[in-house]
Amino acid sequence: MTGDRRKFRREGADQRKEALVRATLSLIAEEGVRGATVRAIAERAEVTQGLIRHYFSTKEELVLAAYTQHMNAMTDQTFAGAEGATAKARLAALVVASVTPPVVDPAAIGLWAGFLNHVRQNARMQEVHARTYHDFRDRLEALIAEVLREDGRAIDAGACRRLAIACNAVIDGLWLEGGALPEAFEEGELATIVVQSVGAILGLNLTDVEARQ
Amino acid sequence: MTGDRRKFRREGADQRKEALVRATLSLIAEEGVRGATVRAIAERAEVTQGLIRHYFSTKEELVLAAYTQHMNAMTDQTFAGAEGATAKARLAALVVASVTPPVVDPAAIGLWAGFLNHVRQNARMQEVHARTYHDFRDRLEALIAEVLREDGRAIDAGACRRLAIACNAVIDGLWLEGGALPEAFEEGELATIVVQSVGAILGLNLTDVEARQ
DNA sequence: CGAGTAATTATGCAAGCGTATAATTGAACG
DNA sequence: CGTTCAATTATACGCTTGCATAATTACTCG
Repeated sequence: MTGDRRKFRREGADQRKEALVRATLSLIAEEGVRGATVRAIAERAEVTQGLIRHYFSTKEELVLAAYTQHMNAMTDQTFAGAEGATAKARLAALVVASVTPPVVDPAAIGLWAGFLNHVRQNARMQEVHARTYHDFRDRLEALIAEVLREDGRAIDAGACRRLAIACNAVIDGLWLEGGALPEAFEEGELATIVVQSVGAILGLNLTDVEARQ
Repeated sequence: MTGDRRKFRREGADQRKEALVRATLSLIAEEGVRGATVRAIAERAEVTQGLIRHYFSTKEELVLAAYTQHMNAMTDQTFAGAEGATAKARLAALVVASVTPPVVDPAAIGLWAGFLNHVRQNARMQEVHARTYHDFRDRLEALIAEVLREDGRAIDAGACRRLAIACNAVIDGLWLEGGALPEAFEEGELATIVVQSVGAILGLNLTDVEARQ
């Protein structure tokens, strides 16, 4: 007589956790952290809300896990395409990949916006952000140093760090714009702009290696 | 025996509305639209929640009013400093103002993030956004056209529009970065970067007129 | 194939949400 | 100085929220 109880399949912890994280991210991208309610997340992951508590002691815990996973995925995705024979070619490829799908993506901007204020007010989220951000910037800085060395230029460590920060800012900024206003740019336009801008900052011409994709 | 009722002062509609809008904006900057609850807004504006209903038929109405006011204020603020003898000087001043306080401001980024998803999902908010965005870009495009004419360059209307979009993107992107990571840049560093980047896009040197402030 | 147990569902609770409406009161006016 | 009325407060309602806990059920293992 209690036959109206919902049927279910047992799954491994990792699979369930990942499904919950995925549902959380897609909801945060649309509605922000506050809009990603426990009930909505459960529905999207096709489980009932009680199960969330079984894997994450609190909503905050789930949000933190989702943020960590997302930030790592973004960094990996960006560096995935950064290949080439010369350092200059690798830098150009990295820079172009940063402003090209799938890295540039309206949903990713929604996530960025949805997380921003939450990160600002939460020490543990800040830690994740700082770690990911510095990791990216350090790798970018190393690549820039290599490019300048390749080009036979003198490299002061402090100056190199400042160049990396500036390039990172331009890349991030254009990434945001590209995702926020996808219709504002023609195919490849953002790539041209970012290559020009980073080239201008570093004082070298990146356009000659760009015709690789 | 009912003496514990809260004392209050009657105020003009405009003043009260503005106070409510200000409270709304500061809360959205911190907590997003969902986090800016009617009760919290009322508390910050030092009134009781019922009064909000008296001036705005719905929370959505208040949020829309706040968004409109904020967007207009941002545009005005940016163009306020764009003065100079030559068009080139005005462009340089505008570009620098865009990445300098008070236009660049962590709270403004919080607002941007807080509003983003809400704008995406609300037609009336989208309309306000489009109007403000195109207004800004049109003024920027006119200024760029003037600069190129001043420089004796041929100006195709379509090309000019694309240049404006690109410059706008760089400006917006750096504006976002400057506000999101205020400690990442030294004094004037963002100004240098944006002047270089916009100069690179337009194919001219803006740095020579920059030493004006 | 039957028992055990971890995964999952179901239900409940206190607090907070936006909105509606009734009750008060500050200030302008004759 | 009493009247009047819009500005303001107070209260309440139905719904949603995050979290807790009890009841079930799908697999595993002997």
